Amino acid sequence: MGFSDIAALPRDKVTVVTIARRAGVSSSTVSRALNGDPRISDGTRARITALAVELGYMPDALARTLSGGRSGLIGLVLGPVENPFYISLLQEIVSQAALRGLRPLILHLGGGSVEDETAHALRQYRVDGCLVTSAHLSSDIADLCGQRGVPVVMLNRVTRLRASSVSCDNLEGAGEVARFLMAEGHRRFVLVGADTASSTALEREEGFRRPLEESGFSVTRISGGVSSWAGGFRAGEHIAALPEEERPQAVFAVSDIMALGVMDALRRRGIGVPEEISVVGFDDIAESARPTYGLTTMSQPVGTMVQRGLDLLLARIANPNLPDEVTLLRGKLVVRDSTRQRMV
Amino acid sequence: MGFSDIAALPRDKVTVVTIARRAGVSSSTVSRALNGDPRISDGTRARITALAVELGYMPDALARTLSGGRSGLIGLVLGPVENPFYISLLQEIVSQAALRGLRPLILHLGGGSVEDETAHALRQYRVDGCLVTSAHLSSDIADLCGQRGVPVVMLNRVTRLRASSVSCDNLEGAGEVARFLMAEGHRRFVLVGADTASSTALEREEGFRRPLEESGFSVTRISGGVSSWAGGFRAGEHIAALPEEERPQAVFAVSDIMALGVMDALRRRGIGVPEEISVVGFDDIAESARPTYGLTTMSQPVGTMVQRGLDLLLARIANPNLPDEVTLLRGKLVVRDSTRQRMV
DNA sequence: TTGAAAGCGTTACCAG
DNA sequence: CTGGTAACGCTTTCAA
Repeated sequence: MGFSDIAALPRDKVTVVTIARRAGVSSSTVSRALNGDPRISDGTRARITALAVELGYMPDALARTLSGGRSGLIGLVLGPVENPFYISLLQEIVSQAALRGLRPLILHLGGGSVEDETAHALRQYRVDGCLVTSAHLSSDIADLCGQRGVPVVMLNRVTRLRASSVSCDNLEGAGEVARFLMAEGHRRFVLVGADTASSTALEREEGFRRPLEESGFSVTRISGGVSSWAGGFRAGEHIAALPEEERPQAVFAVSDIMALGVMDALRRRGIGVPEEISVVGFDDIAESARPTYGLTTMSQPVGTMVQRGLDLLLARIANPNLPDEVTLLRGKLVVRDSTRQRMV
Repeated sequence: MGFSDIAALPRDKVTVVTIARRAGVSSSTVSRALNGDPRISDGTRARITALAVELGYMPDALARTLSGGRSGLIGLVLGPVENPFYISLLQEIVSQAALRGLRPLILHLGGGSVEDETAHALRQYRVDGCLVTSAHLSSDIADLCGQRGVPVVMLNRVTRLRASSVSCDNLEGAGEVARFLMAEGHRRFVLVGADTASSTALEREEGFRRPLEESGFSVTRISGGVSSWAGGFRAGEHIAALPEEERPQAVFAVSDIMALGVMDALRRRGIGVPEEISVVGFDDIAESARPTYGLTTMSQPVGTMVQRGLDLLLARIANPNLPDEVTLLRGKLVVRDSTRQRMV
């Protein structure tokens, strides 16, 4: 006994029975005491709690789940992570989920379509709920979850399917961008979109177009193909190749990552941003704030988005019968150096 | 019966007993049949399998774990995701893990230190093993896992602790960069590092320095503070501010993300890259390949890294007594446009 | 206020 | 080849 290295040895697993025996009570009592059941005497509870701490007891989440409880697991479906916006969403989700005692189980990540694997995991692990941040594969997942009675909340995506959602008010946000550009004296506009039509991108296009056309301006749409830096770059080259008289004074790209591509392409072709062309994005990813870009953009309230998303999810986990709810959050225009007032 | 929407209703959960009853056998038999136990007659197995498919049976991973099996969960500890390199690691991990039937449970993400939350999850969910891709918080995790007998594999990090690891041969890789630069005729070198000393960064510094000093060149070290674009940018501004005669011909940054910052800073100050100064990085993140950067860099074999990492992990999950193993992978020098041959 | 026992879904051991 | 039974660790009636 004098020389045993107790702490280092993997002692037998400490369970409710271990504690029960040492405390001279039943395992039910231990469970109740530890879970704050009000009908346990203060004395017993104190004794049990102390013992639990002393023995380093840690409840087994799996056993707990099996016996009818919640798993504490939330399934995560992440969109194309090449776009840093999804990474900031991920960061926020992970830290906020931890605060609420939830563990994110990655079900899917990236642009590809949802495979069987994902469906399996969803069922096998009894996730309490699902957070979906993808613009594309959301419908499949929603169906899957709907069938299993697993609540789903979409982030950065609205849907008509059985699911709640939290997203930025894309329509209004893009509209604000348009009005800002008009107010700054711009008269010729280009809208940079992508081919893969996500609801998010579509709304932003629509939101940007409307006020402009209502004011009698026409908007030229250019697609970069994919929604990425490369897509934006391609669109930018296209713009740079336009004859002088068709060249826009302002470009709005439906995502920051594309906007950065546009900026890079224009500057590479010797076109000054913002001197000759103003560029605006949407999202406010970290790169946009770099001094080399200084991109003017509609900033999404990522923190609040995730917070509201988890609120909705937890509420539906507690009560699966709550009706679906759609939350729209207002973005904030961040004016940096990629835009400039034009002489009228 | 004629009008019931069977598929949409959440039918009772299908378990082994459901199948057992319908097949007129015991649940043990069902379990064995479904798990490919060789002592089950072909007839029975066929019948059971068919039934399982028909009823849409899906084994419950939690129950399975509880009864002594593996959870199929691997804990994930991710480093500072602001660095895109960690994202590509994440992507690779998620897809390769899925292929092997493993689910990544996010334990921690980001630069911060490991909180209690992480430790809890580690124990509560019976993760089979842990993958750690962080340069900093690896020791804590390793300790934690060591105590619980959970195998750990470090990615992009070597360690003297109880854990196996897979990483790029940083020493050799950085050495190759140095030799390449000398061969291209560079004579004055700057090494850009960060204050937070990760083993990875340290090895790269050492690897870069050694061959240079052996050849009689001196290397000036500049720290950008943090290992990020901003850190690199600061270092770059520092370099740009150097008096003409002290200005280096080549700069090596210990990570691509820093190298990009350096490039941006230099160019912003009107210093041509590669015309006046060559810049080289390490990692080969996606951004480095953008035409606007074209960064010459030591490319890390991310795919192989993750593959070997999972190999090591699975082997140790199967047999916890295997000794720790350190795998070094050779990087590949990718020469792009940020470097140029100097006249001698 | 507490205890005994059943059950969650699976696998594993021991019989037959 | 197959069936019974115990066990995994916890929660939750039902009794006392």
